[in-house]
Amino acid sequence: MPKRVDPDARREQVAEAVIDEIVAHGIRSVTLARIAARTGLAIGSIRHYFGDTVREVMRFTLGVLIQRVARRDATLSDDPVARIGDVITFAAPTSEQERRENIALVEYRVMARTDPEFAADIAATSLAGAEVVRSLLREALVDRDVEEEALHREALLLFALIEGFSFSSALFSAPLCETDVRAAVTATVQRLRDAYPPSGGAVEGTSRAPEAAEGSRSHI
Amino acid sequence: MPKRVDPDARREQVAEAVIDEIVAHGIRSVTLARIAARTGLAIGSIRHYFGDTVREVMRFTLGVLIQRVARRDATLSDDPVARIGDVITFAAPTSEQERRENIALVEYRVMARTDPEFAADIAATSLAGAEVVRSLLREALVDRDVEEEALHREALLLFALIEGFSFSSALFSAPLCETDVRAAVTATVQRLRDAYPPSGGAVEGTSRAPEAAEGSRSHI
DNA sequence: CATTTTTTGGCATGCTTGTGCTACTTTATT
DNA sequence: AATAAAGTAGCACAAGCATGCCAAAAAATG
Repeated sequence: MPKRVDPDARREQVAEAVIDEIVAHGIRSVTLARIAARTGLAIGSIRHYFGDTVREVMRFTLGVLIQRVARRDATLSDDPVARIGDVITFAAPTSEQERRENIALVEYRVMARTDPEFAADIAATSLAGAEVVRSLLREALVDRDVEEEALHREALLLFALIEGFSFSSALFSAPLCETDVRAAVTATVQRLRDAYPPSGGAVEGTSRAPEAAEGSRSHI
Repeated sequence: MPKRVDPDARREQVAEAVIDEIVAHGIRSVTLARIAARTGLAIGSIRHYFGDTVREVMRFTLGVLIQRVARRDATLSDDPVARIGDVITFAAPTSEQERRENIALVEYRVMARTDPEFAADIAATSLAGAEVVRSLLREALVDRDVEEEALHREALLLFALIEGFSFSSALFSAPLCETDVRAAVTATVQRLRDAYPPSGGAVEGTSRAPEAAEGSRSHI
């Protein structure tokens, strides 16, 4: 029966099963037995690849999820405003795959609130997300005159909005027409831009004029 | 030891313990033993008031939470715009009590995603919340010319924003300076208002004035 | 073929829970 | 005081899980 197999592929397969199980029955129901049933593998096999404890499996799966989210950061548009629109794919997932991952991540985040072992990773990821939003917003407002503190507050708002969509799309069974969500986010950003005066060519801090598509694409 | 006691008070006391336990260790760790330890009661006693099963306790506690949220609906300001600002107390809780309830409710909502027994109640509550937001927004935009469909989309946005704050305040340990949140929400609403032309009708000059048409105060 | 390594399967134990059932203690009522 | 009711406590059993440990089966390697 047993064949030679790539360990990493096996682990990915298991992680996928864990995500499925979370989506189907919630993170609290992830157990070796259920993972085994879902993958068709035996409990012993799973333990073989991860080291006896279930927590290892959970930890690995969380790593996979975080990695995938981070990878999406690289698939954003070029235009700053459009980039912000793209971020909603974290929230209103376009593919079934992304939907599953969003749900799983939400469950992980809720669990991490009371589970010190995952708290650190989750906190770091959330922080990174907030940074990305702020950095994106900064780019989108580069041709506007806005103080640092105001930008901070606006980023907070935008971040909350995205979190809200993510949360909603994870919890509502129905949900979330993507065009509606995109429309809402872009409208918000547009209004946000309009709320600040254009930085005329000669304002002290930002000497440079609006340049749309340029440079730094890594936000973290 | 045993004294004569009001059953409802006892049940409230138990519900309070359940909320505490959820806040402290997550909803998946709520167990008869832990409730008993937290209340100082014996397991048997708790079972006496709720009928043998733990789910009864959970169900009752959810009822308490929903009821309390609904009650807050009645404590809003008079001015429509200010009312919307008030709604953020669902999200950036001012009192420790409200903070606990928000956390517990978030956990219940996540659990309900995969637990049919609670799904119905939670769905109804969420729907009611969305209705409240829409109704509040309609009042806030009563002097503006906005079509029904646009209002629907704006309500979606506002709702997501509130959800995002609620979620964030539940999950971040730190969290959420209330004035910042309030500023963000009111700014959003203000910009939202400015995005629509005044309705040619009667009302004028009050685009920023806090006085209110005191209308219906019951939103559900 | 013999041996080593990888992969798989499983047993046994200890722990936590839920829950049916029973018995004991205190209070109220007549 | 007698009796019923309400409240408290706990036992016992079954089920589910994590996990330490070990052994069989299947490749790979020499």
